[in-house]
Amino acid sequence: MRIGELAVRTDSDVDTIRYYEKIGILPKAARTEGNYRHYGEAYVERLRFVRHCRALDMTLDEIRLLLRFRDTPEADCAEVNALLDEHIGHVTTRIAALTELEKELRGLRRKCRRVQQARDCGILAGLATDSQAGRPRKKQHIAGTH
Amino acid sequence: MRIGELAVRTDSDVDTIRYYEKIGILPKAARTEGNYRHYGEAYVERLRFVRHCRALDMTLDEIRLLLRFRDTPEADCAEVNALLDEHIGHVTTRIAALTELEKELRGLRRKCRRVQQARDCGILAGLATDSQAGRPRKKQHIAGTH
DNA sequence: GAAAACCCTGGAGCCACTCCAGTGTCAATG
DNA sequence: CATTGACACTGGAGTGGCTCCAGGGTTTTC
Repeated sequence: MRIGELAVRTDSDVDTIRYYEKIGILPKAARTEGNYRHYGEAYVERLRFVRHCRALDMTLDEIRLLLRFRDTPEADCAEVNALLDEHIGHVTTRIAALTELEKELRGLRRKCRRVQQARDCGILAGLATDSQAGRPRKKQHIAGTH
Repeated sequence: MRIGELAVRTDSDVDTIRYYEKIGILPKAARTEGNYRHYGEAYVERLRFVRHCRALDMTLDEIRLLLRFRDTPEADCAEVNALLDEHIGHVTTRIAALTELEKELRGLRRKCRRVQQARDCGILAGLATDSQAGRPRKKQHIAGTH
């Protein structure tokens, strides 16, 4: 099949597929005479694996490692378990941070219940004060809210 | 004060401060004879406001809007309230998505309790199957876990 | 007066895509 | 057989919010 069909079948974007190939997440595709990429079922499986991992919010580097294990079935999978444990830890941490954040935002929101002049808006005032709550000091592994 | 002291006092990085100036979040700083930026207390306040908003995971565009309100005290603050409500909504949504994700990851982790050959690893097998759970179809406003 | 600490600019790099312009290929019509 | 339209190709730029760097200049301290 060609890249468009592959994209549909794996719920990906054609640009994403080409990108994965370029950075070596996926092997170089075979080409037709007219220089179109064409793919077989094994490729579909591999791409689905990748997309599933991405849906679980793993980085491409993590996925690269998992793919190596997939490709060497005689290796032992302790590292796979470790990777997943670490990843779960990141997610858990991020949930806690966001929950804290949500609490602070709701507190802030309560400071301005009615429409008034910005001069007197409790929210703007709240944002100007030096609250330290939920202040992530270092770059967090699990990203922000945008 | 110079940029280094400002950075310490606002818990920012000097590069970040220069970056904010460049993209117009902060006004152009005054310069000394030797071409060093120098700042007064109002600038400290403004930067603290920005850092506080960032700690609350707002985008720089959102912050730009809030700064405009800060600068026009006679305007009414309905938009500030709306911005915050929307932001809270994003955070709440993201928490729900991550919680779902965590559940799926823990389920996946249970599939491989002991170290074995990758061939038989339940995690790799689980990642290869076409589970749809937690599949974010569209770009999420609140970002991922990395 | 020399060394260390600080500051300057412009530009590249990060992640994981996403979008684009300009061009080429191919299957189905007129 | 020519045209149209859908699809594909490449290389490069853009996203957000920084972060880091090279190669220089300035200021402070000993």
